[in-house]
Amino acid sequence: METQNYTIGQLAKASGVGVETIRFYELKGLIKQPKAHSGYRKYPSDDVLKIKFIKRTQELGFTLAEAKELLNLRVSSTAKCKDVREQTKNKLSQIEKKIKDLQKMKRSLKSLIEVCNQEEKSVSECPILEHFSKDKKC
Amino acid sequence: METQNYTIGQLAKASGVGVETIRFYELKGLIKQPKAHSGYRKYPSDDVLKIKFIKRTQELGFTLAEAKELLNLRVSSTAKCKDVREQTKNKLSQIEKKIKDLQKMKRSLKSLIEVCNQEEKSVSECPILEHFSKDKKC
DNA sequence: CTTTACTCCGTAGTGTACTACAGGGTATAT
DNA sequence: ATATACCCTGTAGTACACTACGGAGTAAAG
Repeated sequence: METQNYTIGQLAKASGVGVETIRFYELKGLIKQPKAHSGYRKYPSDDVLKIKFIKRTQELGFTLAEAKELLNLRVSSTAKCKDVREQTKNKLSQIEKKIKDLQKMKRSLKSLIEVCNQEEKSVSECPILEHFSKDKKC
Repeated sequence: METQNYTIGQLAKASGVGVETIRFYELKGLIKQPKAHSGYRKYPSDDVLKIKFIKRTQELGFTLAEAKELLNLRVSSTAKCKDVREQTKNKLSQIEKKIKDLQKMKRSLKSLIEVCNQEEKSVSECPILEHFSKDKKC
């Protein structure tokens, strides 16, 4: 709840990005422009979390546009609860698909390690593919 | 085990990408160039799985370079078991981090839906951030 | 009060991952 | 035999997400 106590440089440092990145996010509408009387930008400390969140969502294969959507998921005076619920459910199923794929990949890699531990000889051409292809039904 | 029965166009169609994408992957070393006597490329059916795998890894926030690494994880005559095990463990921890982040996000969205169901009034500014910030220790 | 470090805006350049030609050759269907 | 649909190489252009730079103003430390 602290108000406007970060300069752009401080925010950049605190959230692990460059100042240009922050201006870029501002341009793209991911964080809003808090111009103080001086003409310098001033940011609330919450924006550190916001930027870190954006970085995480990117690592999970979401685009900046999707990160923006995620950050905007909330019930406000203007947004109707029903709509938010719909959007949120959509995002939720995207996330669940990603989790499933990652878990599939995880199982493949684990069994690769196991095979590797047991015998000192060569295994198949491409173990990951093998395991992935086992469940085309999904 | 079928041998070289796809033309580039057929492979593209079967795996849901354009022919240019396949040539691009070839250039980047993700799939190898199987030039037949005719001068035309001929692909084994396994490459359909390979390309679909690449697409999936991209959606999970991996780069093409990382997709290549994943596809190359195998025990071969040249690659030592120990090295493969090391690399695989690295990838595994990357994957596990992604799963954790996604699960955190999932919980946030689920509680957003719940709040939404209970009361018809506005909730906090940014619910996702709230939940993410609750566990800075991780 | 000056120096140094920071800020501003705008534009240009980079890397990744395609995507779209141009100009040619080839396979197959009628 | 010829039309059409496919293939080839190479180069250029696009979208996204930064990253760097130029030229100028401002704030804070010594």
